[in-house]
Amino acid sequence: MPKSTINLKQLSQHLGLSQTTVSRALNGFPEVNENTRQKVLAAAAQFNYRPSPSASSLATGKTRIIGHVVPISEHKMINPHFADFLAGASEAYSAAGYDLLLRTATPKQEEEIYREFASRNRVDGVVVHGPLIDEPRIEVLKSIRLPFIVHGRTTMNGDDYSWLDVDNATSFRRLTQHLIDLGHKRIALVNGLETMNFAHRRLQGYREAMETNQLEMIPKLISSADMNEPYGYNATLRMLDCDTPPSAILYSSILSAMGGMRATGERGLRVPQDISLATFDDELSFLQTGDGQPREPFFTGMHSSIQEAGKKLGQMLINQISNPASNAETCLWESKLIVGKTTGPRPRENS
Amino acid sequence: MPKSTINLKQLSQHLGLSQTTVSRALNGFPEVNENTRQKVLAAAAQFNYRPSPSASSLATGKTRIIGHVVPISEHKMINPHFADFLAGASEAYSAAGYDLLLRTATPKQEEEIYREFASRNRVDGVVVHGPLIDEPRIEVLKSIRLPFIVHGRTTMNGDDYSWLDVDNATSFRRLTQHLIDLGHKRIALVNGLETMNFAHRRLQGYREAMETNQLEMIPKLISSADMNEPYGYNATLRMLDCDTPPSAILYSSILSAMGGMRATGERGLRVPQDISLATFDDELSFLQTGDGQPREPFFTGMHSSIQEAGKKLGQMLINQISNPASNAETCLWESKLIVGKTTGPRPRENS
DNA sequence: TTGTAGGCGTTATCAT
DNA sequence: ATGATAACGCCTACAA
Repeated sequence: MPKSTINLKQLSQHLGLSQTTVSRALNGFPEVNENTRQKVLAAAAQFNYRPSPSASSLATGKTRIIGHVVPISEHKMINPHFADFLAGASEAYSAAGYDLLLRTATPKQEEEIYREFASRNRVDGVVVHGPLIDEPRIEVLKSIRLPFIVHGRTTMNGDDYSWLDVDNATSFRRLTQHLIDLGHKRIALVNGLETMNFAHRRLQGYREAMETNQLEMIPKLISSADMNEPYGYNATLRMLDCDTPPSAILYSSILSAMGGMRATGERGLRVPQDISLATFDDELSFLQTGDGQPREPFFTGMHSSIQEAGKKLGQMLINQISNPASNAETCLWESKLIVGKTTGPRPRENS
Repeated sequence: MPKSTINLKQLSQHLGLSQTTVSRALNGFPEVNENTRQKVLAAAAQFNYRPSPSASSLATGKTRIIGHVVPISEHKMINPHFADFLAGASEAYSAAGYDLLLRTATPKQEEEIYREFASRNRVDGVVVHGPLIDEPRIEVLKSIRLPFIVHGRTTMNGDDYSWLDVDNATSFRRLTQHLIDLGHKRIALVNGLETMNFAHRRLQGYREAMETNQLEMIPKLISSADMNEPYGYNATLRMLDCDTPPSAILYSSILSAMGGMRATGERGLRVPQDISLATFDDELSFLQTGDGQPREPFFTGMHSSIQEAGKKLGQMLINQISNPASNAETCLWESKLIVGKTTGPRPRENS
């Protein structure tokens, strides 16, 4: 039964070596005798020695912690997409010996938190969530020299920072085109907040497809708000009840698509016979079967795993931190169209 | 423009005081001259001084970090209930100057992570998620002396630890009774994994209500698995298609209830005219309107905010950490029945 | 290849 | 009420 905590000093005394040598052996320095290293490693394992993170941080100036400030609205709304993103990021961190520090904050508090992170040396870097079209956080982070990476990207802040984004414009161009190919003309868009860069680009892709096919964009059939289930429900009801109801609706999130499904059900519409629904699908894990079988998705949509995105972003940020001289790295992911059970040809009676 | 990082030494030199005095002033020691304290506070604010967490941890042995090891299945499934729970906990931590460290792990890895936390002094305490009926983690945590609190509770591990739980048995007794009062007889239960304590107790509550009313429990109408949307969908379809279909179904989670809704829709059943659905509702934020308005919930169900639970548990754990001599504190929350649009009287034609 | 010694930024123990 | 000084546990020049 090894005693709870042994430190470097005790371990080195036990071995009859200096702390320096033990430390070097443990940290894989090349100069230590292979023989010595083996002894050290064995003793460390035997006594269950683990270096103290506080002491290492103090000595090296590195925390091996990545900060995530996840936005939470005033009404305590937290987007469940983050759960999957964080799970993916966490996987990357664990593999590299990093930890994840989580803060929730309103947008107003976020800048102050970054400043605190920097001045207290609380974390080695941060992941920026939910970038706007024009994103003030980027300048703040640059000015305080806190390494960061953006999940998504911006439109107005140049390209001098690291990001990973899905190709939102192409995704929505293709998804819209898919519906147009099925004969739909009045296609609605239930989008995220248009100040958010991803929503902006999705609208753009939708517009391109509509214009290319010379279809009219009807303002009543385009809505924009924070994505959640009730919003999808309400926006859908409003559109169904207006004087130009759509024969197909695009959603920016599967959460609002689920709300849309509920709304169409309530109006007695069958999907896809009476109306088609399609969505961007982040492959949230609670909607997967969980048995590892790739199932035929229920919703037709563009797919991209947000969990994989989290993992990749985590790796990119850690690379950047371990290699500070490197240039900004960017990554654009295409998404994949998967046809599910919620889209079909435009019904005859619909305009 | 204050320089990025100033430390205690620099600050004290600037003030012409010793580090000791400055530290004491900052940490609210009573003996320092009120005059001096004001000067120190002013200078600290001016130079944006913040103590280094690594240094404080090293000196005090306290990290002011709470660890959360959230379970993730082999198929990378992460339960979105955690997002809301963590948001609540995070709020409590921020208020008390604590931070949240997140790890994802399979159940097998969890014990090792706790040991690592303890031996590296990585965190001051942990929150245990998803307790089983008989929970080995509790003994591990006790033996390594890592302060902890359980979200939920166990059945087999005595009462010598802190926990907060909702009264699951009572919740499901009441919810079942509500359906019985509406005339339902064949009532199904789509439960969580029965090795989990909460699911065990919910089954118990359901059984009590059924037995009290001398209603038969039909094995085909009781199912148990990890709660997610596809599971709710599949379990519901199976029940609807069997030779003794239910007139009402109870769900242990709103996620599976949503799957149930999808399944009934697919079978052409109207809710609540043809079938009633009811659920335990953790008030997940992505299903709330987000405008702060209390809305009439869609599903009938027993309500208890998991975000509030996170907040309360966070506070309880911090109390326990700051006051190590205190006894284990436990807390049992009742949930509230809210009648939504998904339950109604048993249809005539149904047995 | 190994060791010595100083420092990382706090807090805490004793003095004064 | 304030100050020296020694930890806390690790890393890393510099020396040998």
